[in-house]
Amino acid sequence: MPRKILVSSALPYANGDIHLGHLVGYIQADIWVRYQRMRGSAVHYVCADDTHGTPIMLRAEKEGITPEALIARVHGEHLRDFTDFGVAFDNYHSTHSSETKAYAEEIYARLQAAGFIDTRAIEQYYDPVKAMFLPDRFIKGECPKCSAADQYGDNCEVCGAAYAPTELLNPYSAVSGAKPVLKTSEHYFFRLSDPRAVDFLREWTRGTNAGGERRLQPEAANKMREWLGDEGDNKLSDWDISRDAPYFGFEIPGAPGKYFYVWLDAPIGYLASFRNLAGRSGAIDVPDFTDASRAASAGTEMVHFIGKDILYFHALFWPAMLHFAGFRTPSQLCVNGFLTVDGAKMSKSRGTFITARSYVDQGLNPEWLRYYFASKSNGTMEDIDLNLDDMIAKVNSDLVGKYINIASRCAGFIAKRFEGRLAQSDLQACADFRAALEDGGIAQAYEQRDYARALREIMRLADVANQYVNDNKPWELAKQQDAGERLHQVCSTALTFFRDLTRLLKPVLPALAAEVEAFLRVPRFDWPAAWAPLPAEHSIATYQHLMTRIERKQIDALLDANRSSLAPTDGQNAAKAAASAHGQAPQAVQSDAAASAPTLELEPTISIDDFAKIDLRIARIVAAEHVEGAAKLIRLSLDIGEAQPRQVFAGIKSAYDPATLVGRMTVMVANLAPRKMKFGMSEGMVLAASDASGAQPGLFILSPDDGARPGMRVK
RNA sequence: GGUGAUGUAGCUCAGACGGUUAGAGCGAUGGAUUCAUAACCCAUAGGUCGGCGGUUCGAUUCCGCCCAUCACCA
Repeated sequence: MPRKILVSSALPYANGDIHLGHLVGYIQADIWVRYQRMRGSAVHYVCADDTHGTPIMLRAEKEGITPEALIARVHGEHLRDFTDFGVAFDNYHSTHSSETKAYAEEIYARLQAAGFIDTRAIEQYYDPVKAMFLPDRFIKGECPKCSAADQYGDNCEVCGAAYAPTELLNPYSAVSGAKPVLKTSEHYFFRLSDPRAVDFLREWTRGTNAGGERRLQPEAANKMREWLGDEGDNKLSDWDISRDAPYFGFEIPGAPGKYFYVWLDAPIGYLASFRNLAGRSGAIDVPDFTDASRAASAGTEMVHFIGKDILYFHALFWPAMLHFAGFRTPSQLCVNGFLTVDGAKMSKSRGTFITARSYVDQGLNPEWLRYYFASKSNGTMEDIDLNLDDMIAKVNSDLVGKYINIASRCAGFIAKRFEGRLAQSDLQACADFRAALEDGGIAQAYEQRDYARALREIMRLADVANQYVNDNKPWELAKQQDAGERLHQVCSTALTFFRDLTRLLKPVLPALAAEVEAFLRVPRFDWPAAWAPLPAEHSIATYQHLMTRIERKQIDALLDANRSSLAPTDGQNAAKAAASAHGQAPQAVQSDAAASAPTLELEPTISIDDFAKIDLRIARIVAAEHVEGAAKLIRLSLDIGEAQPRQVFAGIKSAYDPATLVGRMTVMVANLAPRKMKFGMSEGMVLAASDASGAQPGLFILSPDDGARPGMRVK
């Protein structure tokens, strides 16, 4: 009886690009799904965008669009990225969907009926200007321990201290810059501290599923023991599942102005995506996968692939929610670690914060990355390091040098000497090869998600195949008059080996496997119960090379493309701009200029007091439009934290399209005397750089680094 | 600070429920070869298995402490 498995990958937040760190987990899940399908399992692989919450709401506002428009755009971007990396969901849905809403309401109602919902008043920081409660990450201030400035409301990035937002010194809203006030509001809680929940979770997290496998990897289970405490402890506190309006999400039934917290409906998105898929395909019985008793009798499985950063939500809240609402709980959580690049955290300044899109746009082969990630994945929660030189070496020598080489060195003889037709394979050699294959435990390694072990074994087999070719020397056989038959057999045998290797690699390299299927003119590869060599007289297509090598310069170009910069206008300046943006190396930049430019004619020296007269503020461009009748002007509305945005006319029409300005941050002179212009009052000016001599074209407005907020003083 | 994890050849990683010479791939060096996008094949060199103690006939493998790195502390 084939296994019936609902597989999910973690929902990416609809507030940013997919990067290589995300892809680790998706590629691991996709490999497992493909492997299961080759084994005959019926797998439904779903995902969705996680679309709710304050960050989405504010991001949309910043871009001047609705949250719905934002998430629609990002949904398209995300799906395209995953597709380009061969991550093939059966459905890529959205948590902003009727299915999510229905499940959220149903689960909530059942939890309420079971006595797991509480309400109580809590006091939180509130932004009086934006009229909204502030999540911890949107409150900044000085660290109560070390007094570092501009720290977030949950912990200090300088000294590492953790604290409550109310402990911050001189707090301010990162949204408006206003000083937050404490305000009380009624919140809804999921009673995780209920003894029923604690007992259930203690059992669930350390137990095994119906198939006898652990639900959590040992490292993850350790972590849970840490969180749950020892027998008799009750370290869990109730989970706050409501947020006050304004909030982008679903309103809680019977609680006007209260919304489900984004983390309540995010995992529900797995079920929602699945139900949406079932609605379109028709052949899926949803309750067989979702209802506790139905799932048990149907023998279905539900497997979640997640990153370790969200273990907490998936190993505590999620199974408890499901269990006490009568839903089935996950069969397994497959938790992956973080990605580092060359041994360090991904960094925008080093260019190692690599987006999926840039990787594809730079022309790199996604299957290189799939192979490399797989070769480092061992099914544990450990972090994975993307060592770029190692990736180049591994892909080039394993895939191109060893594996592809087998086809490449034999196909030519088959085409030139035998009109593309195969001979009977050497059955003794095949038997030896298959014995080596079966000893390897490759299937088991895939099953356990120890892809590193699977690939080590497969490469060992590739060595065996190359040795076979080497020992039988087809190039010498080709020169002997009477060895044609043997030549034919040796090359055919090697191609059978190549077929077998490809079949084993297919979960990792699906696109390449498809090309090999076409080259060998064979049906789609499966994980065969019965093995047979490529048949005699079988005709194959002309070989064309299946994979190129990676060159270091391609990787360097990728890093350059991802290096963050102060909006360089062309590729040539990108590296230099990046160096000065983060290294703060004005000397280098100056001496650079001095070498090629005449001395600058500076204005007369001023005192610091003179400078202090100029009140520069961070401004957000909330609107920008062309001015009818004006040759150079754009009308800007600038938010600097005041009640009304300022109207400023800026002479930047030649350099900017108004549409691209909306939402971005810049710097304005806020105390410049207002001036009546032909088109209206201009209440300040924005700053822009240009070449005074006019020799260099272009006009460049300023951008603050991330984190600057409207109204901040520049000095 | 507490908790958990990691630390094995130049690089990336296996492994050892304690037991004779600790492994693989890549890289390096030498040889062989020329079918293959200089790929493949053979061989050689390279490690006080993070440090210090303890248990033991014997520890890199178990225990304790220390150091370094990472994560978590909702």
